Amino acid sequence: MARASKLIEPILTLLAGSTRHAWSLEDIRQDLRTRDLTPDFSSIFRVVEQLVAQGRVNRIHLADAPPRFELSGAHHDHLHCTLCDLLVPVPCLAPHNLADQAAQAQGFALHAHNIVLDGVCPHCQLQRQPRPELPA
Amino acid sequence: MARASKLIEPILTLLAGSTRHAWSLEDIRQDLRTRDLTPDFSSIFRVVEQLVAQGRVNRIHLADAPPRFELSGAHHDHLHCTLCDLLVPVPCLAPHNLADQAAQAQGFALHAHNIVLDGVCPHCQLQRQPRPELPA
DNA sequence: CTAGGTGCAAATCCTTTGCTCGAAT
DNA sequence: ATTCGAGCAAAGGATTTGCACCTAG
Repeated sequence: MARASKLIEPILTLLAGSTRHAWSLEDIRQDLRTRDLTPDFSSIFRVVEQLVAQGRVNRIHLADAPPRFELSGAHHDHLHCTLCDLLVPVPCLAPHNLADQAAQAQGFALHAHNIVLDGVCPHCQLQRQPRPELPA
Repeated sequence: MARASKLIEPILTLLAGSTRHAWSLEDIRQDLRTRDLTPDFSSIFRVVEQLVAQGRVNRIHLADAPPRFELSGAHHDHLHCTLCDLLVPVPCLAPHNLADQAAQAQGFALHAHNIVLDGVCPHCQLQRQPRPELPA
């Protein structure tokens, strides 16, 4: 049995935490630091890639921001604040019948969809400035 | 009156053409070449940025591929083939009531949404290999 | 004459990879 | 001894910016 990366468990724990909904690689790196883990960025990169490949973690693509990662689980979509990059999970937005119908009409085989709607979060609307960094 | 870029008209004409549904900057550059226009990449970049800022052109963010650009117009969503990067317009997938409801619940002010569903196009399903480049 | 469009080149950002060393089996 | 994981460093790719020039108004 091959050794597993020491980073797997801390990263999964991190993603399971509730402070942030989804984490960029940089977010992960900074949080691990608070636990005296200072792995190289490439190590985090490789571990997360592996988790994504195993389907244990989802990659969320954002407009104009590095991708975020979340634990795989019940499907949901996201709202993304384009000012502060806050990401909020919301119930599925595209009814499967609509999506399936569109895909079928074009002959597409769909992957799991992952919809991100861009907008401005309440905080940024009020402050006219980005929400301060969330504490890790 | 300031001079307008000479590239605006050819680019808009290009985007209005039907060969491709949406174009990357590189696609645009290559097509312009066939008309003996060899502008610098940065010039195309700046003109397209400008058109996007003016709302005349939409930027479509894709997973793992450079953004595509299309003329602004009637709203629609997209299917994206992750093998050959084909992009197909389909009718709106997220009913406004669902999206608005989710946004409202979170206090988000939504931009125009732009949903991309990733999948595999019919051609790539059959061939098990990416569709050859479309002619410009 | 002046504003601003253009090209060239370089900086930047983020992602990804090669390679070596060290630790666990 | 062998097999990876980890760290370091550097490549790569795409995007973005600074700057000087040139041309249309």
